[in-house]
Amino acid sequence: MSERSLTRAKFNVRATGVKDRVGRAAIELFAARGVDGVSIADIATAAGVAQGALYRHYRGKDELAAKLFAEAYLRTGSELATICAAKPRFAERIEAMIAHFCALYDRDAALFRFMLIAQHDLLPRVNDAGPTPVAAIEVALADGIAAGEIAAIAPPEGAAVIMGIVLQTALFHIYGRLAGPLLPHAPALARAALAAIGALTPVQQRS
Amino acid sequence: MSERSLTRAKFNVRATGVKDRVGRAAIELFAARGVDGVSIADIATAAGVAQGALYRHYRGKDELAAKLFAEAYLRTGSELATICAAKPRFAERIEAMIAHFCALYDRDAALFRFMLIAQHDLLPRVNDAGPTPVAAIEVALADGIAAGEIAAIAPPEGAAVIMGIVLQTALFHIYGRLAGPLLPHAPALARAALAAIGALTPVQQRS
Amino acid sequence: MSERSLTRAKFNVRATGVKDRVGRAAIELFAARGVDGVSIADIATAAGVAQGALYRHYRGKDELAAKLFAEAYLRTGSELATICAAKPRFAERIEAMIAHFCALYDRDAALFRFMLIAQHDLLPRVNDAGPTPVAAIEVALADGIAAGEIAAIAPPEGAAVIMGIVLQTALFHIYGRLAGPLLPHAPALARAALAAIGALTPVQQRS
Amino acid sequence: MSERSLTRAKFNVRATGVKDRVGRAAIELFAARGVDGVSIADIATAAGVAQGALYRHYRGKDELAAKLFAEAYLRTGSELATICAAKPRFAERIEAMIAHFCALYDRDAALFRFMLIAQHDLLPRVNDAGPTPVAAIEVALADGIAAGEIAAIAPPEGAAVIMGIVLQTALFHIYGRLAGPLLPHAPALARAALAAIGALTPVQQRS
DNA sequence: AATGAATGAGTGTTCATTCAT
DNA sequence: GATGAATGAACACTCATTCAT
Repeated sequence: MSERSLTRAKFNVRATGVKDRVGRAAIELFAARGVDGVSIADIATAAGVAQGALYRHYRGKDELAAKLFAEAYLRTGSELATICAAKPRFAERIEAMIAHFCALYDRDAALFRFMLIAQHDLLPRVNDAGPTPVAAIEVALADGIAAGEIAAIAPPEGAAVIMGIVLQTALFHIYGRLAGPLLPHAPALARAALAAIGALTPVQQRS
Repeated sequence: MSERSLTRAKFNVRATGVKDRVGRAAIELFAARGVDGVSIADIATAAGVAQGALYRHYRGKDELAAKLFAEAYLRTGSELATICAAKPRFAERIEAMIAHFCALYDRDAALFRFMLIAQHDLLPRVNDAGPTPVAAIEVALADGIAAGEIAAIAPPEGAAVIMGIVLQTALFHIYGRLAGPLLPHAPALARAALAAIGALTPVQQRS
Repeated sequence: MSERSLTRAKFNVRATGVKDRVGRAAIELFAARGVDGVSIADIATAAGVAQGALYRHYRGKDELAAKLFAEAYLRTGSELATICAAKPRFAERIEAMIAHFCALYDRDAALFRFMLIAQHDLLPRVNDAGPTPVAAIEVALADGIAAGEIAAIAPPEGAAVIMGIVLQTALFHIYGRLAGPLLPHAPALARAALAAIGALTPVQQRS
Repeated sequence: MSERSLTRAKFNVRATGVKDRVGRAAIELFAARGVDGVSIADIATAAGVAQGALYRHYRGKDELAAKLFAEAYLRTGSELATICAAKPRFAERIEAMIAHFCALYDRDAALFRFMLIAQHDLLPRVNDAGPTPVAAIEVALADGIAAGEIAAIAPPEGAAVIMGIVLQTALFHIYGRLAGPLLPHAPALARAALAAIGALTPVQQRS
C-alpha cells in the first residue's frame, strides 16, 4: 500500500476511481432499495465521493441507472451467446446457459437482483438489437428447432419458460425461500427447463 | 348555501365510493409508472377527488400501496387455495391454478402488472402466514408428494418453477413479446409446468 | 384587526394572500439584486411563506419573473395609451406620458427599477402585439406626424429619444446622481423631449 | 517528454494569450446571456482553455466581470475626455462624443451590450473618481455653462438627457427596433441632444 | 366527509472554486 | 503555467402530508 493511499484513506483527500466506485455503490444500493429508493447523496456517500463528482461520469441519475443496467444486461447476453457458440447441441446449450445464470447469481447477487428489479423501468430503454439474454435463448431455441432437436415451438414462449424457471428460482433465493448457492441447482433446473420445453405446444406448420 | 355546495349541486359532482376510485386509479397508475413514479396528486386527479380525501381512507401513500398489494396478493392466494380444494388430483390443481393466473391476467392486466413490479418492495411487508399464492402452490406440491403423485421434490423449488413459467410468460406479454390473451396458453403452460416438476431432483428421503 | 389576524401574526400559522405577497416580495428583491441574484428561498422568506407555496401560483421562478414583468410592463403601456387617448395634441400627450413615468417612479421605485434591469432578459418574452410603452409612444409620434404637428421622423428613433431622456433620468436617480421626487422634473424633461424630437432628421418622403 | 507535452507539440495547441482570450470570450458570452447566465465552464470552453487556467488571471468570476466592465467603462470615459480636450466648444464636444458612442457600438456591439446590461450590477463597484463617461459629459456641461455657451442647468440632469438619447437608441438597435450602423444617426442624435439640453430648466442662481 | 392551499424536508443538479498532477 | 477531475454549498423544484375551511 503506497503512502498516498494511506494518506487518502486517513485524511479523506480527493477521491479517485470515482466511476467504478460510484457504479458499484449504485448497484448495491439499487439492488437493496430500488432505483427510486436511493438518492444521489446515498450513492455518493457509499462510494466515498462528493455528489458533484458523479456528474462528471454520468449525465444524471437516470443515465447512471440506465447505463449500469444496459451494461450488465448486455454483458450477460453476450456471455450467453458465447456459451451457445461453444456448444453444438441444444440441450448442452440450455444446461450451460442455466449454469451460467446460477454462477452469475452466486458471484454477484446484488447485480442480479438489480437486473431483476430494475427491468420494469429500464428494459424498455435497452437497445433491442443488442445481445440480450432473451435473444440468446431465442436463438438457441430457433437453432434447436432448425436442427430438429426440439419441436417447432414459438421461441418467445420457450424463452419465457426457460427464463421463468431460472429467474423465479433466483427470486425465491433473494426472498429467503431458498438457501445456499444456486449453482448446485443448475442441473435440476436445466432438466426442468428441457422437460418444460418438450411439453410446449408446437406451432402450426405451414406445410 | 355556500358557493361550493351550489357548484356541487349544479354539476352533480359526487364524491362517493372514494376509496374504490382511489384504489383503482392507484393500481392503474402504479402498474404504468411504478409506485415511486406516481404522486398522490396524480392518484387524486385520476380518481377525481381532492388530495386530502385520500387520507380519510389510507394513512398515507405507503399504506395505500401496501394495502392494495396485500389485498390483491392474498385474494389471489385465496382463490388458488379454493381452486385446489375443488380438485382432488395434483395435475388438475396445477392446470386449474395456471388457468386462473392466465384468466386473472386477461381480466385485469394492470393489477397483474402492479403485483409483478411492486413485489420487490411490498412482498416483504405481506403477512407471511396469510394465504399467499406461493403457499397455495407449495401446499399443492406437498399434497401431491404425500399422495405419491409426484416425486419428493422440495416444495419451494417446485413452486419457483411453476410460478416462473407462468409469471415470466405474463411478463413477456407485458413487454410485448407475446400477443393475444394468455388463457389459450394455459394448457401448454400447465403441461410445461408438470413436465418441469417431474424433472426436478427429489430430495433425500429421511427414511 | 381580527382575532385571526392577530393569531396569524403571532404564531406564524398558515399564510394567506400568498400570490400578492410573493409577487411584491419578488419585485422588491429583483429590483435590489436582479432576478438571478435572488433565490426562491429569499422570496419565500421575504413573503413570509413556505417555498413550496410559491409553486401553487407560479410554475417556477422563470414564470414568476416573466409574469411580474409582463404585467407591469403592459399595464404601464395601457396607462400610457389611455393617457394619449385623453389628450388631443402631440405635445400634451408627451407631457402627460412623461409625467406619468415620473409619477410611476415616485410611487413605486422598486417596480420601476425591476422593469429597467429585467428588460434585457424578459422583454423578448413579452407579447410584442400587446400594449407596450414603446408602442404607445410610437403611436403618439405617428399620430403627431399624421396631424402635421411634427416632422415625419421615424417613430422608433423618436421613441428611443423620448424614452431615453426619461429612463436615463430615472436610472441616475436610482444610482444616486439625482435626489428628490422625479415628478417635478417632468415639465423640463417633456420640453427636452419635444425639443429633441423637433431636432431629429425627417425621413425621406416618398412623394 | 510527457504524453501531454507530446500531444501539445503534435497539435500545436498553445495556451498563450490566455487572459485576452478569456476576457474576449467572457464579454461575448456576458453580452449574449448576462453575467449570471454564463458559467466558468462556458467561458473556458469558448476561450479554449481549462477552467483552472482562468484563476491564474482572475481571482474568480466576480473579479473577471468587474474588471472587464471597469476596463471598458473607464476606457470609454477616457476616450470621451480626450475627445473633449480636442474640441474647444460645447456643441462640437457633444457631437464628437455622440459620434464616438455610435462608432463604439458599431465596432463592438457585444462590448456595448455587455456594458449596458451589466451596469446594474457592476457600476456600483467602479471607482467613482475614475474617468467615467458620465464624468466626461458632466465636465463638458460644466465647461459649457462656465463659458456661457449653455444655460446653467444641473450637469447630472443634462448628462442623463444626453446619455439617455444615445443609449436608448443603442438599446433599440439591440432589440431589433432599429437596423443598420448607428454612426449615421450620430448627427441627428447630437442635434436632438443639444436641443434637449437647451430646453432644460436652468437652476436658480445663487447670485 | 371533502377540499385544496400551505408546508417543509428532501431531491437531482449546477457550478464557482480547489488542487494533485 | 496549465489541466481537468473533485469538491461542496448552493439552487430550483417536488411531493407526502397537514389543516383551516
